[in-house]
This record gives sequence, structure tokens and C-alpha cells, in this order.
Amino acid sequence: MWISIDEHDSRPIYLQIIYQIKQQIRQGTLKPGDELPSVRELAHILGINMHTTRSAYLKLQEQKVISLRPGRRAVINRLTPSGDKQIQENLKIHLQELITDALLSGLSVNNIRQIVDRELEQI
Amino acid sequence: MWISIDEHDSRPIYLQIIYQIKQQIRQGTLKPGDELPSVRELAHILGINMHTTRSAYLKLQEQKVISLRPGRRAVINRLTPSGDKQIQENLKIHLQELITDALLSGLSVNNIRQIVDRELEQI
Amino acid sequence: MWISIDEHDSRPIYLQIIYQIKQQIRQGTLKPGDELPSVRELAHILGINMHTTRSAYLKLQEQKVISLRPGRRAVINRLTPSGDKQIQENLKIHLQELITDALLSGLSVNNIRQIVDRELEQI
Amino acid sequence: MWISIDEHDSRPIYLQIIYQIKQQIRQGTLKPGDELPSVRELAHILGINMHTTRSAYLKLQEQKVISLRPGRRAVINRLTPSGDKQIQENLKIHLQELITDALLSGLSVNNIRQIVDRELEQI
DNA sequence: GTGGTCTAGACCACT
DNA sequence: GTGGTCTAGACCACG
Repeated sequence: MWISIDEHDSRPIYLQIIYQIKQQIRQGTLKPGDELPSVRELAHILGINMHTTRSAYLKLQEQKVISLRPGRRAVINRLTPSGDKQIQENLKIHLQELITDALLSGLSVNNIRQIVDRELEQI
Repeated sequence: MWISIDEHDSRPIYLQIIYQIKQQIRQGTLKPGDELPSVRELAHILGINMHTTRSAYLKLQEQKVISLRPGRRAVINRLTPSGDKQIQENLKIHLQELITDALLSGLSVNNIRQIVDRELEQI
Repeated sequence: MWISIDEHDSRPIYLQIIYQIKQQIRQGTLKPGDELPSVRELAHILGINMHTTRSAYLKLQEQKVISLRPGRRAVINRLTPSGDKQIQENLKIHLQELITDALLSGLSVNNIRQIVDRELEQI
Repeated sequence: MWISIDEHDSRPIYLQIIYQIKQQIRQGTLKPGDELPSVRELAHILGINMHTTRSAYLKLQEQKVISLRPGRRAVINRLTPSGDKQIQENLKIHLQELITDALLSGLSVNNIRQIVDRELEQI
């Protein structure tokens, strides 16, 4: 499992970790049942503080992506298709913002559609 | 021009203002050349701190969406189709995150595509 | 608003804080819209570290009991009757454990029922 | 005697063991005088560490639910109706927390009473 | 002033 | 060795 911190990324470190772990689950590099490195290990590898990796793991636990239990390593959960309305709402709102931003930056509708389609096809 | 602050929105107020102004430009409610209310006026209308509206306007100026000149009102700029590669990259990255999140939350690809399409058609 | 830490309580401090805040909401001492003391303030009052009060507030935010936003104080949310099945399951399981424990400790069924009823009537 | 470890249960393994043994005593599957499997046996059956089963047995001994003597198997004790005030206090406090949590999660008083009654009737 | 993130180092409960 | 809790002190973004 490879994770890297981008110093020039404006997002907090723990969010970068969260996203990269999620990406690897989506891509199949990490599968349900797989163990993550311990908070201390990962912190050491990335050259950051233990608490920072921990806060990433905590968020992932909240989102039911991993399970944390004392004495054990973090484990990837199996996906639970919740069909939650709120998630759809969330996706919609963020999408609207992205599109608005892209349009105001000069991207054409076709341009945007192209980019979106390319991403959706990769799944 | 109507702007409203949502107390239950977790985003900072200044971002809510920025987004709503952008939305209105995209929808044509605000057009290039139009004047925005003064920092003081808007702050008063929304019942928030002047610094907050000011930081929203500053951000919009940075993004070249509006022009600020001392003693004058903020004015909406013309759209500058920059074709900037960075914007496309930005859109792509954020889109990937949105999609990854949606997938891990149990939304199907078709579900996501539906929501995306609906948003793109509204433009 | 009064919160007190019990040194002899085996539960972690942040859980004691969470429970007392919830209690006060249930009893009406704290109402939706009310502001909580800042993490630093509460930490100072209780003679504990800022991060400890923060972790309590964070958990309450997760559980949608309060809202946290930069630059603002924590605010009590309005109750959202979710009707979540998982909550009922949770209640059932914990209740079973409590009852099992009470029975093995020598309490009679009537004894337990009495205690339960007294609590339910107080609402 | 059947005990199973739930990997997705957030509670520590030793508590799961304790609870299941107590459950079986309450249900009559295990009776005073019955012998439990040895620490090593149980650990082997469950595929867990010996220290874990040992700590479960030790806790049960502390609570006077079983008796441990070197060279012998653990034995279920007779129930000792202690009438201890502390147990009632304990039950009351935990019950209050459960109810507070359930109420804040949107469950109605009637809902809670239903669940409680169903559990109490099963004894 | 507020909450949000990060570092550093400690001790505890669990496996 | 694992995660869980707590302390201490720093700097940043938001209002």
C-alpha cells in the first residue's frame, strides 16, 4: 500500500490520507478484510505525527470504511450500500459547485462533459 | 440580487457568499458590468461581520470574477475563457474524489451518472 | 451550564462531558440554538486539556447533536427524529446486557422493572 | 457451550466472551456447578490469544460468576442475591444513559418503552 | 475571539 | 505490539 503526502496540496494531511486510502479501495488495491498499517507505522513512513494518521483513521471509521479496535490493526470493512438520500444530496450540491466553478473559469459545457465522462468510464 | 446564509451549512460563510454570487452569474441573474452591494451593505443585509463579506469579495477578485477599486462598487467581470490546463486538472481531481466517495457510500455507477447528467443538462 | 468531571468514574473524561451535555439537552437546560462554551473555555473551567473537550465536541458533532464551525461557538442542533433501525438495535443489545448483568448480580425481575419504570416516567 | 466472536463488533473480545457466558447462565444453558473449557481450549476453539480468554475468566471471577482454581477447570458459581445498592445504582446510571441517547436519536418514549418491555418479558 | 490542524510525548487497555 | 486517552503547546483559517 502506497500513500504519499503532497506538501503543496492545500488540503490537510489527514484528508489526503483518507482520500488515498479510499482511492485504493475503489481501485481494488485494498480489499475488505485487508489490514492497514498501524497508526504509528504509517506516521513513521510518512514522516508525520501519529495523531495525524490517527485522525485520518478515525474519520474513516466514522464513515464505516474501516474498523478500529484496541489491540488490533485497522481493517477495511465490506461495503454497505446504504442508499442514503443524504449522500445523493451531498453529491449533487458539490457537483453543482464544481460545474459552476468550471464554467466561470472558461470551460465549455462540452469540455466538462468530456472530463466527467472519462472519469465515469474508468470505474 | 439575493444572498442567504444557511446556519446549518457547514461551509464558512464567506464561501457560501462566493458560491451564491457565482451561481447567479452562471444563471444570468448577475451579468458582466453589474455592480455588487458594498461590503458594508451586504454585511448589514446578511447580519454578519464586515470582514466576512470583505474576504468573500477579495477571493472573488483573486479568481478574477469581480473587480474591486477603492471608492467604487465591486463590478462583475467579463468571462475570460482561459482554457487553463490547471482548471481542468482541478476539476478532474475534485470529480474523482466526489465519485470515489459516492461509490464507497454505496451509490452505483448508474446512480452517479444519472445525477451528473441531470446537473449538466440544466446548464 | 454545569459540567463536572468525576475522577473516580472509570469512563474517559470526554465521554463524561458528552453524557452530561446530552443529559442537559434531554432535561431542557440546554435547548436547540443554545451555544456551548468554547473548547478552551470549558477546558479551563474543568481544569483539563483543550483537546479533551474538543474530542467531546467532535463526537457530539458526529452524532449531530451540535454543530461546529470555525470562528463560531458550538451550537445545539434541533432534534431530527431519524427513526433509524440501527439505533433501536443498539438500544436493544445494550439493554439485554444491562438486564443480564443485573440478574446475575442478584436483582430480581421485579426489581429491574421498577428501576426501569421509574426512569421512563421521569421523561 | 457455544461462544462466537463477532469481528464486526466494536467491543473487545474478552467482553464478548464474558457477555456470552453470562447470557448462557441467564438462559440456563450453563448452570451452577458446570465446568467451562480451559483457557487454552477456549482460546484454541475461538482462534484467539490465550491471554484474551484468560482475562475474560479473570473478570468473571472478580464478578463472582465463576471460580478459578489452579489445576482445575473454571466452575460456574451459585447465584448470590447480594441486594447490593451499588448494582442498582449502576443499572440506573447506565439505563439513564441509554434512554438519553435513544431520545436524542429521535426515538419516542413509547418506542423505548416497547423495546424495554419486550426485553423484560423474555426473562 | 472561535474552531481546525499538527507536533511531541506520556500512560493505559487490549491482543 | 495494537488502538485509546490525555497533556502541552504551536500555528492557521474564520468571523
